[in-house]
Amino acid sequence: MSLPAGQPKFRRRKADRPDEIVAAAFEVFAEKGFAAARLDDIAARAGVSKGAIYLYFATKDDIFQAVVEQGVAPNLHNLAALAAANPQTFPDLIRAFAKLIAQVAATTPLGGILKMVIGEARNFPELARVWHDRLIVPALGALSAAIAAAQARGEIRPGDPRHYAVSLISPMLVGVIWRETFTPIGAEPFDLPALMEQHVETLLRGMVP
Amino acid sequence: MSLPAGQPKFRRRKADRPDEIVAAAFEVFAEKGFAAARLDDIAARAGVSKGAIYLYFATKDDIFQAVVEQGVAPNLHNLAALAAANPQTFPDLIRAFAKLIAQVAATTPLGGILKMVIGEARNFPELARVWHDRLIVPALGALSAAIAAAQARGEIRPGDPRHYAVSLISPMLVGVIWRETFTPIGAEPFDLPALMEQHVETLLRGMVP
DNA sequence: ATCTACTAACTGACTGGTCAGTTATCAATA
DNA sequence: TATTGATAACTGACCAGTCAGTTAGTAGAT
Repeated sequence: MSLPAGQPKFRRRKADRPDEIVAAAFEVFAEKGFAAARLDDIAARAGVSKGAIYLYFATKDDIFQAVVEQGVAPNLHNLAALAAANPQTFPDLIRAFAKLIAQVAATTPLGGILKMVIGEARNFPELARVWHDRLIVPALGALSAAIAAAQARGEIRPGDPRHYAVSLISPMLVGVIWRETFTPIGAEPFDLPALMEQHVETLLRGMVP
Repeated sequence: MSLPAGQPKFRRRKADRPDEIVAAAFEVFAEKGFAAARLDDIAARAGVSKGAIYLYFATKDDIFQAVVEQGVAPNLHNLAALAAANPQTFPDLIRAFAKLIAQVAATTPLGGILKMVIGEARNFPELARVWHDRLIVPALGALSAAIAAAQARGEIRPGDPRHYAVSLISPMLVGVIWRETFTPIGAEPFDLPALMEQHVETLLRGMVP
């Protein structure tokens, strides 16, 4: 019995497999965390057998690494795009920055990856370092530098630029984490763009002399 | 050989064991995450055998639950203390609130527990709900109500009170998460009290009419 | 065009190790 | 000496990683 008669039981698609596996792995890791994620689940979601995964990745750790690193890349691109934008007034620069972050948070799975990095930083310090060195420090550094420059021009009151930068972006991060953590259990969600707009406008009012 | 001769090889201390086990479990969970934490490690750190744990807790899940719930209780106490404080001007209330949070973050292992809740919310929705219902919603609600009242008195500009509340506390949360996630891998730490003070003063400037 | 020989992508049953939870037994206290 | 807190050896389930075998696709011969 059970001769499929027609559909082959698998297709050879060497080129597409890695991305599909990483995509499936992201979902499962984001849902269960690293340790509780089963390779059989990842395989099933990727429409492939567990053995096939090992044709493309050596260990479970390697898959996790690929997931996190692919989560960094597009954000780096966005950051570069912002840096290339023509410099308007400082408040407009900040508004553009906030809008970009809100867009990234809405479009990409940044929240899920952030959650994973937070949760597994002790077990995978190299991954936390990748995120820290390649994404967070550049972003925070660029923002701090812009603030410091505005202070030098007298547009912004004195104060630690790095602290100002954290003040600016924190609600976005908290909002994203909230979405990943508490919204699934029925908590009232936040309107992230609205939250961010009110926050930026209020903080800017407090930052100008 | 190896007759202990003198010290007994264990002592019966029924009353103290549960707290010691919970304390040890907190450390291991905070370090490794729930799934990667081994009961043998928890037992060893509590100075007890694995079997002894099962005299006081039925399952690993129960231990985790005890850890998270014990992390909520002292904060509830702090919150109540603040609510009982005599109401000064709104900015002073906010400053007191910020100072309390900073103190809690410095004194208690709130950061480690927060990390655990974020990481395991999907696997333990009941725990996320405990935190949400018993700690976050009351705290956020009280702060929002204070802001709304100040708005009604004309001391604060219009705007969503809940969003203002998130704006106020977010840098603290981000700072705590930063301390748990990136400081251990060598990232530059934040001076949390200084960050929070600058943030609150700046935001307050932007919130008053 | 059709067949055939070959490659390699893919499968799925299996293994070895790990670890949550159990139990037979011991030893400290009342 | 009866009770019970505590131990340590044990069990069974689970799962990352392996590998012998299967099948899709392909190139070369007819």
